Amino acid sequence: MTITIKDIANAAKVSTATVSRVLNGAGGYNEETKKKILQIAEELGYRRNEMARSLVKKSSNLIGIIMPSVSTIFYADIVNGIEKVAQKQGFSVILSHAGVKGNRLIHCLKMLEERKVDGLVIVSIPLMEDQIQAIESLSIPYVLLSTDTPNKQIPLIKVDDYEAAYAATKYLINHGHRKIGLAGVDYSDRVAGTPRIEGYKKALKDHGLSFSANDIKAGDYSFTAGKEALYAFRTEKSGITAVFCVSDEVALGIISAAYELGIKIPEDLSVIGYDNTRVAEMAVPPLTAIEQPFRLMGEKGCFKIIEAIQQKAAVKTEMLPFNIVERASVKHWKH
Amino acid sequence: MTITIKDIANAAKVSTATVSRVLNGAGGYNEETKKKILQIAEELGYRRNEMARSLVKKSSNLIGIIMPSVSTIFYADIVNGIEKVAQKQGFSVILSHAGVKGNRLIHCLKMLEERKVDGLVIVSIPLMEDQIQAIESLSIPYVLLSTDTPNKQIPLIKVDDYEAAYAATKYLINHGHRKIGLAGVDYSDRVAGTPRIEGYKKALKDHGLSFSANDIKAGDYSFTAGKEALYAFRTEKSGITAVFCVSDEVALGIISAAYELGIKIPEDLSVIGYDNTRVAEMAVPPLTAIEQPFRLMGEKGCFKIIEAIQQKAAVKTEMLPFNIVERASVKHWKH
DNA sequence: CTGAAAGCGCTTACAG
DNA sequence: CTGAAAGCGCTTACAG
Repeated sequence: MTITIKDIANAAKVSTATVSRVLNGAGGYNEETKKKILQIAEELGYRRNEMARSLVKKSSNLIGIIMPSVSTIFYADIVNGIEKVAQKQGFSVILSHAGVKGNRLIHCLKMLEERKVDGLVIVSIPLMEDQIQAIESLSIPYVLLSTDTPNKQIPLIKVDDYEAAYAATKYLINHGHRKIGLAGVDYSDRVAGTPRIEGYKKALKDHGLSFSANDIKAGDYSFTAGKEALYAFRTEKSGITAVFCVSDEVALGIISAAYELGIKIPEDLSVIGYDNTRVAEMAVPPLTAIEQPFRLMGEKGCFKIIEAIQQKAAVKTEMLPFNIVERASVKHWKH
Repeated sequence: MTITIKDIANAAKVSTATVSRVLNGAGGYNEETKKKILQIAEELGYRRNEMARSLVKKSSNLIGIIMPSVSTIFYADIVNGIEKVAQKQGFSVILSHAGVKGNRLIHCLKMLEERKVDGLVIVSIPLMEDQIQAIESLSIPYVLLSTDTPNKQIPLIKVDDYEAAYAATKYLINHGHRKIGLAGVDYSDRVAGTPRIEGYKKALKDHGLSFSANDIKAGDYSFTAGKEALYAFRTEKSGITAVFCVSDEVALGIISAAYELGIKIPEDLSVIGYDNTRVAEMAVPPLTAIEQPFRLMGEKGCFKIIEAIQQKAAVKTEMLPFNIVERASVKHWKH
């Protein structure tokens, strides 16, 4: 038998309106009745029904997350960040997985619309115009995290991949490297693919180094892609002395293959990773890597959404700073 | 302007009751009206309000997850598994983090009760009797994943830590090791601590090997704990030839420290990990480890909860099988 | 300061 | 096969 404000009203011999008022601290009742009602609520173990409340208030205090179904470690940090600030602000989070490439996005959207979420955060799914339309049609605040879209009006929070790739490459150049590879990148990925390639190329160019297409090894950001990349570099005798890896996992793959091939890191080959996930410090040698602030990304995203909900304002795009965490996988190259 | 069944009813010149019936496929209406209503709903872009529906049906099709606030990688797999089957069964998932040691559990519980979740899955938080009482008081199906409680009536799904530790230790013994360490374990952790210690001891004993308290290095399952453990073994000249690590991260810590100390793995020291997370295959050398089926755990947990909700039956405890994934960190010891 | 009443968007006996 | 009506558990003008 679940107990409602009606039960409290009966016990306190007041109307449900009054009960509602004191339970919500709406003001406009004397201390006596307040005390009585609060005490009875306590005694009866009353718990409010958020569904009923949301129904009349037309606001659910729910924020929806849509993310890919892959268990890459950094999603955990993003989600942690989101839920943490949601909780602090009195919101709850409803989570949905949109398949590996986000192909179930529309399905998730429908569910979240039916659940009447007040806001939406979409993690790491590259969006096309028709999907943007579907999202817009909900008419609620939303933000993209760690991804983007060709439509430049859309609010997003991420690190500038071009800049970060530029910085990583420059870091290697500053360490004396003149022949630098790029490993694990997906050419068709316009969010984490092409911008990083461009940043890499630009850094090379700005420092008077020539670029060779052979120095880029494509892949899917995975450990295996990293291993394959090094084997490829090896058989081609490419002569690279350093490699910019498009993820930490790719970097670990390079390190693993290097071990198999008897290539010493960083003595024979320097490696820089991307993301700075937990595996970076666990590598042997510990991995120098571009750090992305995933947790912060989640926190900011959620914070902005809640702000937008409460102020009925639009969310604004924000580029987050990255950072180079220096460990031991890059060495100064001596000519 | 959000559109409701009333709008559809008006447009179709029928009652909301009829609209509701066809939208729910309840039967008892002719094809004509059905077609008309469905078409109008489509045209108007109708989307049902789950809050209103839940309110009258007294069932939300919502399942709540409570988990610790730490971003250990395997939580992602568990949550993935849960949400996947929830989605398939028409349920949605609301996620809450209960702090590092689950100290905000009661807070989460209250929120989930207000949200009227139909079922509850609690991940990796060791529960005491008073917390169990709080959970029981919701009177909804629940299950614990990858954790347990002193109260043996409580439904849970996990791997048998004692058995797994026994198997890991035995595996090392079968590979010729006679002096085996245990690293990274928390003595005060009755779920992943003491049972693994006991399993380890028992395996030693069953194979006629003596046990020395010095061969156990306490820790918090972390990478750092692993490093410290190996340094301790080293300075004590303990003479171990293999070490059973209480997590993959501890194992990586051992490997990392070994590298610093010039100890070769597996030539000088064999290492076995626990969990078989993604880092296991990325280690150099690739890590042999006890595998826990995290994703399966999430799937089974969610499935059982939904079953319990629908059949109003209690969830039954299930122990999941573990597995030893052999890679290259353990070698046959020659005397 | 307090209550009666309407309403949020649905579902479901009960009649016909 | 279909509709009128009540009700799920709340909140909130509107009166007094």
